[in-house]
Amino acid sequence: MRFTKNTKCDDCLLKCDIHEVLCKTQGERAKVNHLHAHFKKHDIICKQGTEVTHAMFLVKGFAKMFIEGLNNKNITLYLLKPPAYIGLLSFFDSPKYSYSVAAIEDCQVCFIELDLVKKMYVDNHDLLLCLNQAFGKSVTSILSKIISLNQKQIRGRIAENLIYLSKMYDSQEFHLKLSRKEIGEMAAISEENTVRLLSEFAKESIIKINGRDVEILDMPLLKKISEVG
Amino acid sequence: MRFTKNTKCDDCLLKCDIHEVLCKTQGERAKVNHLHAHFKKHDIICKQGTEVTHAMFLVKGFAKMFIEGLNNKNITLYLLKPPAYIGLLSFFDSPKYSYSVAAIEDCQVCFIELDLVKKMYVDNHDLLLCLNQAFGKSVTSILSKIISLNQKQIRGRIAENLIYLSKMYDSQEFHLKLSRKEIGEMAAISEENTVRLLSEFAKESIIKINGRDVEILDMPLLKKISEVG
DNA sequence: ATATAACATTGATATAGAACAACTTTTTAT
DNA sequence: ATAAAAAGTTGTTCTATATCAATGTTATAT
Repeated sequence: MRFTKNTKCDDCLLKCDIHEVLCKTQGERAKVNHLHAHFKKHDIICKQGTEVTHAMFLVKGFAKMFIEGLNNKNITLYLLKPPAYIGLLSFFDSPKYSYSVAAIEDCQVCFIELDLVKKMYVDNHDLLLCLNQAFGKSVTSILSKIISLNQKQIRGRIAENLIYLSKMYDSQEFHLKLSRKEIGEMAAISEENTVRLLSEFAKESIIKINGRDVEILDMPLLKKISEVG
Repeated sequence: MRFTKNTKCDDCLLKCDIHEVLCKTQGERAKVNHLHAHFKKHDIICKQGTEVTHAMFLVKGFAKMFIEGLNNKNITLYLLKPPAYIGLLSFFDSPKYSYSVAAIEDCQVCFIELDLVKKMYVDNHDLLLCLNQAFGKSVTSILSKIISLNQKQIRGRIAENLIYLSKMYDSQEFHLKLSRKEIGEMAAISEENTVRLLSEFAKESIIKINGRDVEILDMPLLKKISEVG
């Protein structure tokens, strides 16, 4: 990770909720410089167990949000793409992150002092409500993930995650930014079975797969598989 | 479920954060009557998929928070005992509950108009922060549950839940308010294996079990089992 | 250009835990 | 008091999936 520059919001690629509030409520004072950091592929953006010191906002690149389990086995809960709050779930509760976020390609992240954010939402609940809403959505998605992980079998789980990826990339054709092992971690499946299932789906002409390039050929069937289990 | 009475906060068994805020910010106006409802054992307090219309506060009794999965299989995420917000996780996000809460013994619940709460936290973020903090704690506990369900085996999961129950009841000896099946749902284990494991633990003198009365005899060992898997 | 490491693939094996079945005990209702 | 339903128990079978092992392929670094 390398801190690249202090950036004025005006110059930033992406305007976040926080920027908007800063403008409204603080006028000229809004022109604070925020720290921007650049993360390379595979870099850890925030680490389970470490202190929460900043609010972070994903400005560019894809990242994965995962929990580190036993025996170095991780479970990825969801992917993040801009605009997204990073570390939102640990924002209000604890001084420590209860999960980790890692870059799956080069990422740019805006760091905002936690104290500043806290001051801000004292003056402005629209912001707080915004954060809360994003928070709530995360939770809803996690709950449905729990069911999926526990009650669907691996075929259904892989199908589900392929659909998820397709939605993320907003296309039937996409390049996996993730290794087979990482795909497996999204569905809590071993690397080997992940490979097997992807080939299986390809053989059945449900998807076309070439290295990390995927094309979904039969979305309705994929949906059916994901629903049945 | 039966609505028993409109209750003045002054008369209520338990003063919640909301009451406190009402007093501080609204003085006499605080003496709103809140609807109190009485739920019997096994009654659903809030139901996954239905609309969120009130903030609810558990005043008396134990309840379980669970998600309804496929084939009528539920997973219980945690138990609730007073004082506790019910339905907190769906509070900010969605109009619909993304999980259910059911009484595991007779419960008394205070219903507060959602609009009133919303008005309140516009005037008072201490309240909002309070809610957020409780929210955050839930999430942290859920994340660790995901790991447990996926990466520990049933022996470890049952051990973990026995420890959890002991903490809930704040004693090494307690009466399960839950059936074997329901205990199983806390750990995502079949009813049969739940029975088997409990007997096994009893045979090994880790616990003493008589019907639904449990005594933990060897807590250190139980902890070890829960950590190993 | 070559070595080394990371990633991907395929087959064989082992096992944790669900599902089934049959039966007993306890609780609830009439 | 009796029937019916719910809850608890135990043994057996079956299968989904991890794990192991061996090998191929693609990147990365020197």
